[in-house]
Amino acid sequence: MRTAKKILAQSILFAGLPEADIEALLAIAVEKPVTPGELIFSEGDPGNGFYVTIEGLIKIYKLSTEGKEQILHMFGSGEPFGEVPVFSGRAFPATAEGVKKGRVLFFPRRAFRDLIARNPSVAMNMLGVLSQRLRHFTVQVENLSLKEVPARLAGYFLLQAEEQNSPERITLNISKGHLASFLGTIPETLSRMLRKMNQQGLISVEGREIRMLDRQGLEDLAEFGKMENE
Amino acid sequence: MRTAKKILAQSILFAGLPEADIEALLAIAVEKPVTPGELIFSEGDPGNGFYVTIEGLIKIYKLSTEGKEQILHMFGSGEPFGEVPVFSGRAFPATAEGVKKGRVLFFPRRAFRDLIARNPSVAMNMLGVLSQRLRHFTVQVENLSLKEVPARLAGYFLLQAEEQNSPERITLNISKGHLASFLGTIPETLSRMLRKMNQQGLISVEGREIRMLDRQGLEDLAEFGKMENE
DNA sequence: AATGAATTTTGACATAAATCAAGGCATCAA
DNA sequence: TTGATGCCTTGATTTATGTCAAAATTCATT
Repeated sequence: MRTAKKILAQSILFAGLPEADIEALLAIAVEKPVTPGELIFSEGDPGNGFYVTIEGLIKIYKLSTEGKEQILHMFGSGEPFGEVPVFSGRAFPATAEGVKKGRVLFFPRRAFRDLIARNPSVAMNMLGVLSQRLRHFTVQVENLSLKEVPARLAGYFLLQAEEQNSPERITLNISKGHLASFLGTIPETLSRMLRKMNQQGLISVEGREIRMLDRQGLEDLAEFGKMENE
Repeated sequence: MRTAKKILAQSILFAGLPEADIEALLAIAVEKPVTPGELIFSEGDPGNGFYVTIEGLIKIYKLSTEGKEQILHMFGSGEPFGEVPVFSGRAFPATAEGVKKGRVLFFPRRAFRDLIARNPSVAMNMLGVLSQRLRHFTVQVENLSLKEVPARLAGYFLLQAEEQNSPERITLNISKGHLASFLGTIPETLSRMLRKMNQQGLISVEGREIRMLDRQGLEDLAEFGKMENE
């Protein structure tokens, strides 16, 4: 079943809630289709509610004044986003935009805060979600500040391999341009690094298919960040 | 009054709690002195509780394999830290170390989760704290990825000016080395940038005293990140 | 005041990655 | 088949910032 109800019931945020509560949630939520390139909210918007992705893919990002994009998160089915203003009382700190066609549920701030006040387990789940997100950011800051692009890329591949449960072959679920933006670099640099890792026998690349030829080498690269020359 | 009780009662996390609850909190908390350079916890430690700074200054940081340090936060009086493992169920994602002599309160995980389950307003406060922290990280990622060192530095000065409520003169409350680490750079680079901003009449520097001579120039620098040459 | 340790500054140099500019290669509609 | 559009790659060059080494300054302690 691909219904919103089923997805909510299995989401990190609402897992374990009695069905009646899920129904109540659905009653206060508004479903909204999302198309690629469509803005869901923009940095600085007031933010009177948050979202849960039902299907499709959403990117959360920041733009520099010169137009460079840094992706903070990519969210797929079942994942909540845009919760920060609900609890901080301040505007959205980043922008959300559709990447793959799908739909999202919008939960108005007020109704959701009421639910939390009544339902400690939802509060606890939300604390878990935010904590998880803080962990993600510590890694992202570490990557940007302490690692070079090849190390970040190797780390990304290893993480994907785990998530996709496939130790020697992964499929990128985003474009290389988006991957560059997520890793804090630009497509040109990413392209060069892929070629270099290819030449050194660490990976082979065919479109979005990445074959991981030397796991140990990738792990070393992810940790120490140094590649052989040429 | 500089007591732990007074500080807790005014902290973001426990503000508004009835005195009885504060007493209960103090009953489950353990006070611990902290000296400069002392490790409070290390990345990877299990984390069976979190802390609130009573006095002194704590840095939260990551180290690269080559030994470069990236500071994620600096926490002073009344600020909680190390909460992530309490809610994510995973280890500390970073390391905490004393910077200035002081003391902290340790709250065991279990007791605190019980408190939250019974006390929705504490849960809400904690959600606010974590959201605030997520906002901080979005800025840090933006800085590291989309801005250059001079822009980050100018932004830091402007922020400090606001926090210190002093539009044209600020006092650094951390060493320049720590400031470099917080901004994601190294002391040498920071020193050069300070000199450059000095030469251009944006600021004047005397030890830890920074005089802000050209606010508009600093704001432009923080936003666009370009300095005149020489 | 004097010694030693830590912090900060300076200079010369190396380098990762961005920028600029162009070209290749798909995919899709007409 | 043709053109158009978006995405990716490649090459030449620039640039911001890191590295290494040393000097200068500040700070703490005897």
